[in-house]
Amino acid sequence: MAVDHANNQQLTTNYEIVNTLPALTSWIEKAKKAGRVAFDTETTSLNALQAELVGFSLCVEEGKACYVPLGHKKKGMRDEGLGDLFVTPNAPLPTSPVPNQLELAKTIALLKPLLEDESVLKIGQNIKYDILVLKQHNISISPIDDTMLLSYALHAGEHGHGMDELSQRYLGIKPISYDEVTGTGKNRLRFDEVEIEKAANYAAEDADITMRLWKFFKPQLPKEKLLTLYETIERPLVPVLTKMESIGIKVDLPQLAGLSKDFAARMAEYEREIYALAGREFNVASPKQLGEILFDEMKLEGGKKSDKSGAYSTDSGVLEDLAEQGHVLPEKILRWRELAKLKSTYTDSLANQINPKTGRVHTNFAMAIASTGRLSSNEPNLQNIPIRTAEGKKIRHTFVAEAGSLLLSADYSQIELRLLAHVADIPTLKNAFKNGDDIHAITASQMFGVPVSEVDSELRRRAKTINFGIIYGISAHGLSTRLGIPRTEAAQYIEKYFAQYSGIKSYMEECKEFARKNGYVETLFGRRCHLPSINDKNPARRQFSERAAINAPLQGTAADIIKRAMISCERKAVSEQCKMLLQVHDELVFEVKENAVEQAGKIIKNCMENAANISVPLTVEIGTGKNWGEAH
DNA sequence: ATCGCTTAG
DNA sequence: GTCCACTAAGCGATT
Repeated sequence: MAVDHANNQQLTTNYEIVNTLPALTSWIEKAKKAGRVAFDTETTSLNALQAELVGFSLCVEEGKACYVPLGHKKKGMRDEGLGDLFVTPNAPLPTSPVPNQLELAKTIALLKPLLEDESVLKIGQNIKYDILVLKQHNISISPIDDTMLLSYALHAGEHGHGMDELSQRYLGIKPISYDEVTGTGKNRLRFDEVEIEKAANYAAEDADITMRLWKFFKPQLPKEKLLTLYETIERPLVPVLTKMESIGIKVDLPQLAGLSKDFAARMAEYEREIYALAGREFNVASPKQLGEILFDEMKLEGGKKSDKSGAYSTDSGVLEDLAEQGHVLPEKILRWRELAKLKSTYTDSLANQINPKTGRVHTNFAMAIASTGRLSSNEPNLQNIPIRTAEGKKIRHTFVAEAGSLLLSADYSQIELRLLAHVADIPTLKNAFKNGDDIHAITASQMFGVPVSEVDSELRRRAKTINFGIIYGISAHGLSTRLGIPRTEAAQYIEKYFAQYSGIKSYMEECKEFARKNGYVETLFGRRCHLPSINDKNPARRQFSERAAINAPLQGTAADIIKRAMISCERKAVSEQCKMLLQVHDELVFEVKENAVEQAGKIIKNCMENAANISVPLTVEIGTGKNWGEAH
């Protein structure tokens, strides 16, 4: 039973195990009558697409909840997946070794009409997970509310949005922990091996807490003017993402395996060369050992120990400087590291994450992690697939379309700089975007006082770095390291930029002032990003928040815009012929039947370019190909 | 569990 | 004297 620490007493709760169909029917009737129900699934995996349903809980009013066990097994009765192949043909199968559980098919038949009833609100905590689990049983849950997303709308940047944290913070209830139920370490039980009584207390409490959190958060949204953000962006995005995640993207396994083998062989060759140059064998993957070799044993210059750990830094910047001085070892290390990264994080790992049922990889898009409103992607992360180097591009080429289809990539051009031009109201920048000019060349021309026709690649590169710096809440020191120039010179550039584009300085000051006064900044669509350290007495922490205060409205508005575009693409572009697969912050990836590509491209471009109505045009570039590398 | 490093936008 | 550009995820080494 949960302990209410705020009141230092046990909660008044009434949790019931439901194991008859009439009892379940009675709970469903209560939910229908109330018009809302908090709902939670219990499964065998945190990964929704690998999860098997074990049971579910319902809560109609605070303190009263039930758990419906479906798939609990005795320990040692795990279905190992290959088990069926080795079972004697006529032997009884261990379908439901623990008694007093409802039959899955009959239960689903009762539950489905409730979860699909448009007049009953289904409330979940991270309900995208439950939607994916029940999609396997042909249930599509609607309408929905999600307490994690309510918290995210209200408190992004302030704290996390997991149920335990929210419960303790806002309800003063410390819920039964998952570890407490399953145990930890090598003896950890799978949820279907947990005793029903124990599982029921845990699961029913989760549904109860979800209902309590909903009652606490939901009325706050209109008061805080966040209901529109939630109702028009966050909530409608949930079914869009569940669809993308369950479709997944095809990866060419033989090609990936070939790359792994190639990288392994080349790494081994580098290792031989590296040991010869170092004069001994060591662990190339250990920055600590590498630093000692380079700076203690070989006595190379420029070794700087960080004051925190006392170790030498050996990052790519340091190694590149050494390589430029003509040292061969740092160059070899850089090449080895590139391959090691690609092999461990991409070729080996992705191959293991191909779902055997679909032959595709299915990411999870996390909706409540990034403080700015962006999505993040995990297990696997498909938002950081390499593109910048030749070796890395080979990995992007293993993401392919099904035979008869093409991948279509649609990405916003310079969206954050366009948003800066709009929100800071900079006429020169706005005109450049309206005319379709080369924005970095225009900046270079204005900054360095030369005609656009005379801007060479070096000046353009500097202007590009400065433009990016501005979006990130520039500091003189940061710019000086990026451009490899003295700090004083970097400071002059920034001054020049502010003089040239007078609106920028005041925009930045307004962002910081708004943050200091309110504790958060806002996007064009009203999303808030909280900055708890904006008034910190520690200058480092405070300045960090000040830079975030400048960046978050731009990054966050871009996130709002692409989320709006995804929702409109789902309505206008997506079909059996055109499937939305991925979002990578300013890019959407679709898989489109070859004969539908041209039409789909037009609709997608239109949806994306019209996702916001601002004083500069938003432009979208479309590319297609048999693989993601070609489509880019 | 945290650090150091690298991948992406 | 201090920050050492914003937002993420993940790997292997180290503690």
